[in-house]
Amino acid sequence: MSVREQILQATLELCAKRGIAATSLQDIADASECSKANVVYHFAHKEELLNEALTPSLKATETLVSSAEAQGLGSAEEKVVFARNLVTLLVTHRLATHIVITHPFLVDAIPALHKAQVLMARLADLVSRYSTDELDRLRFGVVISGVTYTLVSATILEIQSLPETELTEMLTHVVSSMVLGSALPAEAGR
Amino acid sequence: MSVREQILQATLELCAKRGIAATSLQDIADASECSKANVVYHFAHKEELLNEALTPSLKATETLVSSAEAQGLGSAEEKVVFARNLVTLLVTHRLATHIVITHPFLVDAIPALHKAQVLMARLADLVSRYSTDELDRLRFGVVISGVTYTLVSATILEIQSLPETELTEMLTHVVSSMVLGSALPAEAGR
DNA sequence: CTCGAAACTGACCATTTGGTCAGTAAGGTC
DNA sequence: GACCTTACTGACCAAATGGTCAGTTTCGAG
Repeated sequence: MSVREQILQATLELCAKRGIAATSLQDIADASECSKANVVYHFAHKEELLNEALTPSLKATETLVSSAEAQGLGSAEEKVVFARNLVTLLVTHRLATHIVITHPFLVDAIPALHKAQVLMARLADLVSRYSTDELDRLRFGVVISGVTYTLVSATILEIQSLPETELTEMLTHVVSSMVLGSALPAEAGR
Repeated sequence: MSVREQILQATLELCAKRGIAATSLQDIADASECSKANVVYHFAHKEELLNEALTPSLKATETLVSSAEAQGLGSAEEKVVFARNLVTLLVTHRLATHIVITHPFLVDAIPALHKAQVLMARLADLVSRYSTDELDRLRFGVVISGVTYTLVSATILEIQSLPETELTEMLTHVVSSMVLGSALPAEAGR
């Protein structure tokens, strides 16, 4: 892993664990086994560092949302596939997810966080398009943020007792049954 | 309102809006229209200030959880009442709630945040007691954190288009139907 | 080997911030 | 009026932090 990649990885890990404000460039430098000046050499500003670190996750999310917007969530099949993809995305990019949901107040300072917020809005819009019921939309918001938060708390705070694949499977089931109105076969949630 | 109370209120508002780390004692002093030294006079440390500011919300939560633990959630009636009380609590103390859920990394530094985390665990334990199904427990975690997050985002980010009482009513309905397995009468969600 | 660009570093700096301190204003009691 | 406690303030300080800079090392191309 290049130094650059080490810095980005350390940024994700440290900021997820301690919060952005509490993570200094020196901390990141130590974790990356290089000098603080070198961190600044690769990423001129802390804000830029955060942007770069979050970009891969944002791109992946953008892809998922765009694809779902284009294809639609008409059939039960599509809904289930979407739910699984979404949960898988959140699991895969849990560090970035954690950073995003715990830093709503930095959206103005860090463009990547603003982008993430816009993506969430598009996601909400997408799913709520399939229901005119205000209550359904609210339900969507609750479940998506809930899954995100649960997942992130479980993995970061290491409360998790389940293997990752199983957690993904169960959360997929929860999303499917609660939001999209189409339950998976029973054994899929086990 | 006494200066002391003004300081506590300003602390809640500013820390919810900008985050704890980004809220300086000077900011709080300005909002309270007194000197920074006076803030420190009333609350020796920033940590202590936050503890005091969060205490009322924690006490209210403690009361709700204890009472539910003692009384149980056996009947459908009890479940619905509990759901409504919980949502009302979150709405009433939304500033404190927002601070708590956006600062998981400060649990070690600020005792009040640690207490809040313990209370959440008791809450999860309480509800999951009424189900042996792992999926149900997960569902609870998702819905509670989801309601909390949704509520907080809506009020803080001012996305809310609904009056507060209506939002409370709808969220109560969501919690009841999703977690506790007992839906309210249909018109209660309107 | 030479040279130039990129990677990297230690020393340094300006700013911010939590917190201290010595002293002042206000009000209640004797 | 003398005295004490509580509320309050401006000036000050040490530590931490983001970022600059001048200079050194590394290394591949010619």
